[in-house]
Amino acid sequence: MVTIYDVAKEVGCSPTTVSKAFNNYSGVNDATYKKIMEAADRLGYTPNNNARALATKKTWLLGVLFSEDVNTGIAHPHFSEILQNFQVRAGEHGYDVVFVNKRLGNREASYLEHCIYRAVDGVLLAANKMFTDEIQSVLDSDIKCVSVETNYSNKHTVISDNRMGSLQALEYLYFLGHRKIAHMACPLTSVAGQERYNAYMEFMHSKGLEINPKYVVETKEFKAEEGARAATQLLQQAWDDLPTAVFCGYDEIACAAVTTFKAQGFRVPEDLSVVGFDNVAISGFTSPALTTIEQDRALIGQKAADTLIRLVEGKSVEGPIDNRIPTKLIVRNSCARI
Amino acid sequence: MVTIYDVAKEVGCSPTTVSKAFNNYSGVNDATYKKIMEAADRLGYTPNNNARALATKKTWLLGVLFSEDVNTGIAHPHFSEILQNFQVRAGEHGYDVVFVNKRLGNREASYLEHCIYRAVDGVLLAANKMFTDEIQSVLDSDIKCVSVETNYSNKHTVISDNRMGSLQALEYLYFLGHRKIAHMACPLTSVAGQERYNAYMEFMHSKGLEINPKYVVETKEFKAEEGARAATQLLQQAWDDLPTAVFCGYDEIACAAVTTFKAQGFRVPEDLSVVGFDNVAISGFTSPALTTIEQDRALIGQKAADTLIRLVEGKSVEGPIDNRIPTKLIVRNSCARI
DNA sequence: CTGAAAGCGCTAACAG
DNA sequence: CTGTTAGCGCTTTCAG
Repeated sequence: MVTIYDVAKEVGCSPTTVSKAFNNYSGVNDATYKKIMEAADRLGYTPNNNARALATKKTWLLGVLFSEDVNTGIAHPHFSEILQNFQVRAGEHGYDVVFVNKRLGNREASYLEHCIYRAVDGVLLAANKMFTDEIQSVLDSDIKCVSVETNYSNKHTVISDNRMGSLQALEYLYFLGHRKIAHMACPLTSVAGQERYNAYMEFMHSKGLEINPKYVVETKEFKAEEGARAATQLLQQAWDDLPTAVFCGYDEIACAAVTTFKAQGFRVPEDLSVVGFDNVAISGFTSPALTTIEQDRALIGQKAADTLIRLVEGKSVEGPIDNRIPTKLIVRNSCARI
Repeated sequence: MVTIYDVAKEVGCSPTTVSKAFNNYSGVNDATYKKIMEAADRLGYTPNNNARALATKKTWLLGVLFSEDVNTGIAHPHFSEILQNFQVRAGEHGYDVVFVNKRLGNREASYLEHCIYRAVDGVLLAANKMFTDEIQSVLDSDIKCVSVETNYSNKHTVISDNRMGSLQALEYLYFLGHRKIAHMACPLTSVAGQERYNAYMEFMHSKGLEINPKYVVETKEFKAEEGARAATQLLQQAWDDLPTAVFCGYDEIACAAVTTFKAQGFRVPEDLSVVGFDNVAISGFTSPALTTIEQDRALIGQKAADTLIRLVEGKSVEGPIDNRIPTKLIVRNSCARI
């Protein structure tokens, strides 16, 4: 391993000067700066962040905390895309991204302990509400954090405007003439689930439409299988007075619902209109292509990174603490005029 | 920040003893061990890995290297699931996972420099063949690595058995009576693309079937849009003698192809059978549900972690260097007997 | 503009 | 079984 001392010796200066040069401090002669850089190059010197971190107490590391027990983690297309964008943006600011879990070497620990162990500068939270207890310790600590899934009091949050999105979907169905609108909800243990469900209720009320309890089914997990189950349940319980449209909490269950409906002999969208939420990559290529609500995952990931980094660096963060990212209706072929 | 010294003072022993206790070294009196642990608890002590890493030259950090310029990165359902499993398994061994990129603070750098900067113990490679040049420096270094996408000479690799999978798909189509089989290939810049394409050629030859060049189209990127384009192209160039089945390089383009075919008035599977590759979550819930080849992403991720960690810890790795994970045919509804 | 010295928190000999 | 000492690679006063 080549160190700052090797470079110093090569150049004939002190390690301090090399350090200063590498940190772009003012007060290093141009000529020596050049010599140092050349020598570093020749020797193949790369700074060691661990040593630097020890001295400065800054690791340039950001943790990401996913609750992995539910299907909402990295493998979920929504979060993987947010993570991707977060990670790239963080990199542009010089920060690296490490996964935070509940272990410390070979023993169980808390998320907070893990953060301390890695000395992360900040944490991105992408955990379901159900896991708030486990995360509480990091929320209570003075580690800076930003959340992209659940909103915690007094913590910065970057989440889609679920109310706006739901209303966009619902207004569109209404515009097409639908009045009997069902809702296949996300797990209501999630903020997304709750907010979309609430928006559905609000919408129905505001339009003076009857809320048929048989028109509302909740999925218990974030997986397509649950969509198939919920769709079947919906059909069963509302059999004598079927809805003409269903607003689904997210795309996977919308796709599964479409398939279930078709298997039951319904045509989509002629007999039943379906709208999803998320605009996941595949949703444009199902048959029929899914009408859905787009979430701006790139913006969410980037804004979360920007916000967290400002927090970490002690800069002021403009805008509200509960940051809502606008959604957009994507009209494709899964909804028809009644 | 509470350190080993604070704990030592509290207990009335030396820092060394605290260190030994925390590292589970033999030769610490049970009573003192207990006192140390209690004191640590009381004070809220958590070891600082940076300091430890500096002293031991071991970071317990594994890098993951994705080539992000193509659509094959974290956001791809295949890789995000591998990553998820890799990360969890690594955690069980006490390793954390950090993303490796081409930056160093605010300047461009090489992947190798980044690895040195973070002093990762090993690296998971998930980069497309096209990026081999950029990765070469880490391949040439003595950093341990395991690849899950491209195979590099003399490097451990954990990849699906693409030949087996392709043959499973093709044999199934053959069994259903199909003889005019087309291939919508992955980008041939990828190992997966090449191997599946080669298997297609091999299969056609082995069955004595004509290889109609019009039956082969290549997608240029890993995205569903390309599937729609390729499907259209296939239809156009083979219009006067259409295939009865198409073997697609991966699920997204298979879904897109199905949608394209249906839009052109073909019934799937009655007029055209389609088989995918990957068994991505959504593929069971499209209409028709997609017949496809399952890749065991959990196993790939876990085995990659296990292998990399054995390498890092200087243990022997049993089995071949080019590890091929068996695939499995998942029969659903997108293929019909001719 | 440059450098000497101390220290970040921890571990590794080596004595005791 | 326990402690002393030195040092990992870097940064930071503070003098020069």
